[in-house]
Amino acid sequence: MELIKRNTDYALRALVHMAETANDTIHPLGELAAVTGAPETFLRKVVQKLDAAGVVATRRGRGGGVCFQKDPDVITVLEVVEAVQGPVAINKCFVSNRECAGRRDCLIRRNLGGIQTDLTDLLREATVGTLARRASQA
Amino acid sequence: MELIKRNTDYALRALVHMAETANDTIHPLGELAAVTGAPETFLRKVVQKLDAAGVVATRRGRGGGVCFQKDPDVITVLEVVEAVQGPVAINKCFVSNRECAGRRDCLIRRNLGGIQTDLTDLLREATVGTLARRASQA
DNA sequence: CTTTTATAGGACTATTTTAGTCCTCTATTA
DNA sequence: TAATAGAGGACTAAAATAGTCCTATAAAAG
Ligand code: FES
Ligand code: FES
Repeated sequence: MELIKRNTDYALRALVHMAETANDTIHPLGELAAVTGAPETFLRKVVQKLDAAGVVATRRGRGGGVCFQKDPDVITVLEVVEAVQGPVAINKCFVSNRECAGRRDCLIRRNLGGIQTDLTDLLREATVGTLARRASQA
Repeated sequence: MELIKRNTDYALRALVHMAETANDTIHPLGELAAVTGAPETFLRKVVQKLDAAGVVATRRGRGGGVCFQKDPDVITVLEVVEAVQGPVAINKCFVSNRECAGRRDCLIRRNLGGIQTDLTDLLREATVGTLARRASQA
């Protein structure tokens, strides 16, 4: 089981790269694809999700590209993961609880739910800004 | 992203059920399948993995079935997850680090590795025994 | 010693998720 | 109005997950 899928990996790489320049710099997808190693068409989908989530803004046309819509210091890793991969859940039931039908006594819901909270808290502690600063040190 | 897949879910349900009786009770697969809601043939595969991991022991033939090989209080949720699903990792690289080739500066490895440790620690804190005791309370 | 009961284990299939491609459309600006 | 850059949907490929099936083997009862 991998917590971070390829699309989130690409997203984090792109965001950290962006955080290493001035926040209002516009980065065309081609540049982000090159630096992240992601196929450009695939990265575009990822960026669209970050856009929909309000993490980045995009501009079309000549001189267009991607820039931050928020300060990288307030963009949490959780936010990025959820934007590109969808919800982080302990099991299917914590995504849509219709799955629980007929199992109201389920031990997962009753006993492991707390782990979900602890996990999301962990992912909320790291921000793109802190990652970028640590990444730029030797 | 779901932390706990169906096979682990079945495993935990079966183990908690087993923990509610004396530790040396032998439970045939049919019984475990009925109580967990898992298809018997599928649950057999899960049990085989728990057996290989030393969590349960199995006996063939008449009167055979599954019983604990360790005290439920020392069986951690992490152990169960790893036995049936395989390793818990932050991304592919933390499963086999051959994936990192050419990306020695990767921000995931450098900055998010700690989250992996924190997550496995969380899963190590809960044991089958504690789950069973909590599950049997109203 | 053979029938019955129960797991072992491998090959196979189906379904879902993840990853990636492609094509047409629209916005921007030189 | 041509060139550039993202939007967005339909499509395909690959991998992981979930489940089935069939033959073999072990244990105990008769
Ligand atoms: S059946 Fe829904 S949490 Fe277990
Ligand atoms: S390339 Fe291996 S941890 Fe990122």
